[in-house]
Amino acid sequence: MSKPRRPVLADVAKQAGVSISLVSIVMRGVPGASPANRERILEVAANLGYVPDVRAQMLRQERSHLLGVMFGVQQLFHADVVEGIYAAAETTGYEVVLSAVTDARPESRAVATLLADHCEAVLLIGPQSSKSWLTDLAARLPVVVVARSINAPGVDAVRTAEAKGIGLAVDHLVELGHSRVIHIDGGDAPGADQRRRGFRAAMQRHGLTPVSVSGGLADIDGAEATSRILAGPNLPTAVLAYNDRCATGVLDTLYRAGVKVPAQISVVGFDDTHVAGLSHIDLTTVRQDASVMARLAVQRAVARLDGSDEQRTPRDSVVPPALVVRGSTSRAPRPEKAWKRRE
Amino acid sequence: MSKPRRPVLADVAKQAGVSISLVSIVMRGVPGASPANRERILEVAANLGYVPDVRAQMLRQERSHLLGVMFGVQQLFHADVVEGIYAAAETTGYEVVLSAVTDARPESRAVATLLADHCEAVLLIGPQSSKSWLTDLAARLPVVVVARSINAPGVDAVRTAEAKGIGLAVDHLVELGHSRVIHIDGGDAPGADQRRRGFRAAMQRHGLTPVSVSGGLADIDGAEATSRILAGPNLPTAVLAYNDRCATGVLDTLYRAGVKVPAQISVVGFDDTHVAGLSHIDLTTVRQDASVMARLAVQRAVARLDGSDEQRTPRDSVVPPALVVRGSTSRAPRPEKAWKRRE
DNA sequence: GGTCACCCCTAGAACGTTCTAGGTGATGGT
DNA sequence: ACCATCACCTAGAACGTTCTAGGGGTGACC
Repeated sequence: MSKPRRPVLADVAKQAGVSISLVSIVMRGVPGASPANRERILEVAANLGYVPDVRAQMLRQERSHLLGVMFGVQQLFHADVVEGIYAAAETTGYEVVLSAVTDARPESRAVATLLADHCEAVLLIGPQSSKSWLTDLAARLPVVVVARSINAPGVDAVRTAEAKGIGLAVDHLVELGHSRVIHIDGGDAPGADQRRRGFRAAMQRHGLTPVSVSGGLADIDGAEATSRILAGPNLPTAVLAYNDRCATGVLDTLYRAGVKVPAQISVVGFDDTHVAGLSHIDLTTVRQDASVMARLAVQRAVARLDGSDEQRTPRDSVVPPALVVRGSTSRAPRPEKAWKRRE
Repeated sequence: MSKPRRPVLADVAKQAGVSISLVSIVMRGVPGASPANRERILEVAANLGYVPDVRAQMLRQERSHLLGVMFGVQQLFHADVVEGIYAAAETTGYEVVLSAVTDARPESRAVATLLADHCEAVLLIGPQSSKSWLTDLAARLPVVVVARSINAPGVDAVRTAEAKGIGLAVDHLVELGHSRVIHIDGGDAPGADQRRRGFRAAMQRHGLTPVSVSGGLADIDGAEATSRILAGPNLPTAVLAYNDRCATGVLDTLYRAGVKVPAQISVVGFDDTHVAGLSHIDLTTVRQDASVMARLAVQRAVARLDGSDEQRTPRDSVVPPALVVRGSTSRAPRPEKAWKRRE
């Protein structure tokens, strides 16, 4: 017995006693077939279990109606965005193709497969690639960068107002009476520079001295930075971490050093990922709205593809962040109660 | 100016002054071209930036060499497996296609797109679908289920020895002097039944009474179960949660109730996801080896596809788990020190 | 009765590849 | 001189779809 091939247009046409072209017309739902034939063909197709072959469709059509999405498979925030992208693409007539970045699979590789799949535009979530590389890519097809601010010709960006987010956090801390606030930055991670600058500006606005130390996006970075802070001369009453994951490293190190959070030191994260909401961690953090960002990113890509060429200037969509106050921040301790190094 | 089309075989052929067929031969690396021509064609192709069009290749060939992977985009453990699958597929000549399951995108939908993409086999990570649905799917193409035990005709499975894992955890606790151990189960989540049974067996092996309460796979499930436990008459000295995420809910509720972990109650998770390793959580847990499972799953799929038809019986690959001891477990408290409800 | 418009339908050429079925010469054995 | 064999090459038919160009009909209007 030979394996039962999937039915094709020709099979439907033969069984319905019409031409392939007519079946194609009916399947695409375009005008040009009589109601009687339309109904019969549809019935035969359903009977045979016909489903069009996307490969052949794409080969013939110039358009693929595919939106490529690059994301970090281990990044919780990316997962939120991906979920939003699927939802947003639903109504646009575009299909979503995923390509993951892992330790062993660099961004260039992930994007290469998206290009090979004939995606018409790519959405890159938190890309680390160089500006020039992104510029080159944007010369080939519409590129929307999500969760990273970028000023590259032809590249659209959808990002959180990082500086404003940090500002909210600083305002919150100042309101609670904190004045010695340290920012653990994200090195050259996406948005790190914006947050660093936002921190400086916000502190100066309050007449306070901004102190930053170098950190990173992993928990270990937060832990190491915290160790350095605790060993240093200037003990803060509050710490602003680059992101939630970094903040968990901070919390951990403080916890092990016997520092009470938030009684002695308040801690603030960034992203409002799932981990921040775990009540065991209970982190005050700056929320990035993944679903809104996803929707905007899809809109941008679709506008580029469907719209006229007038939209040639890259657009920068900024989504307002929100402060989510949880249990890791409280009033600044009075000086005598603040944490002191053991003699 | 018209947009510069990507080069095709015909372009290379024309520029090299040979036939399309010969270029195809050279590009595929099959014998049948003179060294001189081979070199020249390769050079022209590289010059033009020719890359073969996968759509056309697939249309022509009966094989697609595509492996479909369904995964939960929010599941950290799935991310580990996906990473492993990419790595394992690298050497097999198969390409990986991802399809995510989200709240708004059910498994049936995710698999449907994989089928539409002409995947030759699908790897399903922690599927919740019914056995009969999976059986039907397996009639169409090779199906490998990862991280769920399943006994369905034609469906391969790669899973952790759940019962053994739970056994390791129970042994560990008994060794530490615990005797009142409660298992918060996973309801009908993948593997939950195995773990429940494994728990019962292990406890009985030690001559102890197994007590289970119903839980689930989210943190909220762990939290609710813990509240019920704390309100009930039989206070345990140790809690075994269905998975790490559930365990974080347990930890949180205990923490809020003022119960010291591990001094008064020890807690054990399952999976060894990233969150367990966060030193702020520091959870003793049963490790599932994602990369080994991924490798086995890819091997099974490829064996089905490349191998002869003799391999018709479904195979069940069981991966040994390992106990990862961290800070959430310690010696059982002496009775007078155990946690007592306030009057 | 011509011709114009319209509706319904079909033949056949694309799309970019793979692959079968040859077609050259050149070499070598008889 | 003839046939094999070989190494190299090419024409052209697939694959399953879309889409252009056009082929009847039928009815309406001059």
